[in-house]
Amino acid sequence: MMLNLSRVKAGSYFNDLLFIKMSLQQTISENVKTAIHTLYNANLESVEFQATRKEFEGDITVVVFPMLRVVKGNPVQIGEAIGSFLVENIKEVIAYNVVKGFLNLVISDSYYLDFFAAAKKEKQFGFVSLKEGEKAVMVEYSSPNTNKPLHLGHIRNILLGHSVAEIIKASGKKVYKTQIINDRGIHICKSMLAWQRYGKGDTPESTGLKGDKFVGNYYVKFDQIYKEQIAEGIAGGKTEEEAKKEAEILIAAQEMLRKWEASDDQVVQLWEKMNGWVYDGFEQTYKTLGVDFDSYYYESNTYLLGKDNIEEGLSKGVFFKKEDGSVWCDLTEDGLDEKLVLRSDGTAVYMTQDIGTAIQRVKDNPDVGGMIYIVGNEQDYHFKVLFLILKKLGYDWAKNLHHLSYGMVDLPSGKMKSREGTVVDADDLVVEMEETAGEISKELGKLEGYTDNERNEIYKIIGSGALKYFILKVDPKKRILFNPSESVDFQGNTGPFIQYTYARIQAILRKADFDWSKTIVDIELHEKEKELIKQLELYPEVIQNAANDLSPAIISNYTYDLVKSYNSFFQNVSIFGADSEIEKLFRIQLSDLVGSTIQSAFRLLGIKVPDRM
RNA sequence: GGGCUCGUAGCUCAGCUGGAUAGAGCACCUCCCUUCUAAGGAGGCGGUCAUAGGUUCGAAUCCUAUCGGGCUCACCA
Repeated sequence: MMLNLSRVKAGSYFNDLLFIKMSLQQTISENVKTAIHTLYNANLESVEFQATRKEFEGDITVVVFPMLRVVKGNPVQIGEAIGSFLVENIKEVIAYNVVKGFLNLVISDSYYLDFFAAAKKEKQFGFVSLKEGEKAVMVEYSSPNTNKPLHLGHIRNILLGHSVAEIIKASGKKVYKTQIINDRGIHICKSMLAWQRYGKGDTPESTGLKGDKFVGNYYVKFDQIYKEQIAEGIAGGKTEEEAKKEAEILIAAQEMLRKWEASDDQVVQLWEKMNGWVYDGFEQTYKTLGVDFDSYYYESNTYLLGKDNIEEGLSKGVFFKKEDGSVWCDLTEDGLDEKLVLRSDGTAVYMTQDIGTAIQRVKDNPDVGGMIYIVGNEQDYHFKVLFLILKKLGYDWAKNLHHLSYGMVDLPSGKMKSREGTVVDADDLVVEMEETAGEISKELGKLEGYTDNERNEIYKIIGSGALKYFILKVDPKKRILFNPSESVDFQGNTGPFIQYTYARIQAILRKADFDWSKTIVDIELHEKEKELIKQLELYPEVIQNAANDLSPAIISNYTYDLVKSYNSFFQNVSIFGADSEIEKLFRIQLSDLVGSTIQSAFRLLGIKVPDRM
């Protein structure tokens, strides 16, 4: 991995750890410049670093090639000259070697021990505490329709949103988690109508069904009847188009929508009742997934909000009105089309309410300086336009809007479609994962002496860990192919693999009675120990990178690398069989910090870790 | 057709702000539990980084074109 200094903006985050690391790199950098100046009488603007590859001796590598622009000569000779200069002038640099144009520097053990001692003292190693005066970020995620249950695609959205929110918090910003609930429109009326006609007064309680599942069934029921009526219509001599338009049940649903918009008491009551069932169901799923929200916005409340903003935009000249009364935004100068923002009959479209909702959210939370929308990539264009319009309307926070556009979760058979029943249900999948975790655990038989409750709790942690990691380890913008017959692995680059390492570390810590606060100095580091500290050293910048890129996958891959290093250490180095008490203590402390870093990283992913498994 | 996006080992993915011989896991093949948890470790097999050009001392990474997959271009949300 590149140790790229240019990403680290001065003042963006500061603590002792980075100070130690930065100061070493800075020292090396300055000394390289001095060396070039005194030896070759040339001025170097910047020094390029990278981590030394494992097959070579050394820890930090200075790349000589870019210097050839300023200094003419053989890169190996230049590298040698700089290398010996650095060894002479910097106490942390104890040796060097040059391979082609790469100057590999060996850094002293005491540098790494210093770093370890500093990291150990941190309250939350790698995190940056909330910065004064910094604007808050609002993260919108989940945002479901209230007519169908949540499926695997929603799981990706929910996990991404929750994780991105946690990562941004860890990077030092205040975060508000919110969602917009699509609770109005013809699709809602469809399930209402089907329940009214065919529900026979059943309720989630009377049937024992989860509320969102219960309501979802009536959405499916509507579609069935609708299709039957279309078939009848065609049989009766209508064209397909006529049959679709004139189906009785669709007309009834449209009538219901009109009544809802006219605030008809009965319809509104029915709507409230059924939406309540759905919300209860969603809350259960959120709870099993371990996510939450600070606020909820309902389209039924916000769909009128944008209209005032349209007026305002008209007066500012951002929008224009056509003869039929419809209002548009001309984006042709930005390489896009004209975009409708208000219908000719004066009603709101999707864009209208998103404009209104965004503005309302900043009114509700004046410290918000930017927003992140977690929404599938099918809406790329919509958000491009939305952000552009908000900028044109002159809101200063509009420059800090991001669309975390993630890929679809597809099945081998293709897209998941609710109405065709080809969806992987969120709740079912979680249960299935927990059962698999239980089966594997029972086979291995490691949970003797635990009560059933305790075991089930661990199965839940492992099962949901496997699922969450499976989803989050993939770059958000890539689509995920989920094969239900192969399901999710529990070995290799998986959540349980990482949880297992954590549990192993806890076993060691349980066994050891040790002094956490003692600072270890003057020991010779084992190769595997040094490797682990170097890995730990990366954690703070990994968090910042993940926050900048809105990518939990960066955290996932980092954690996997850390755990691989630890397992290699664990298998090759004896902890309790160390040659001296001080080395033993160091190895236990090191294990402890690795364990807490795993826990910390997994918390950013929304995954729990078990003490035993 | 225009726009956006993806294409890396048999499969699932890292690496992409240009740097050394392109890395993991799964699968397949060898070894390692009388020692701290074998959901583990050590090693082997496996690659024209979609293709063709270009920029560069240096390209999986940047640029252009082509091919292939996905999404999108509604007075739907």
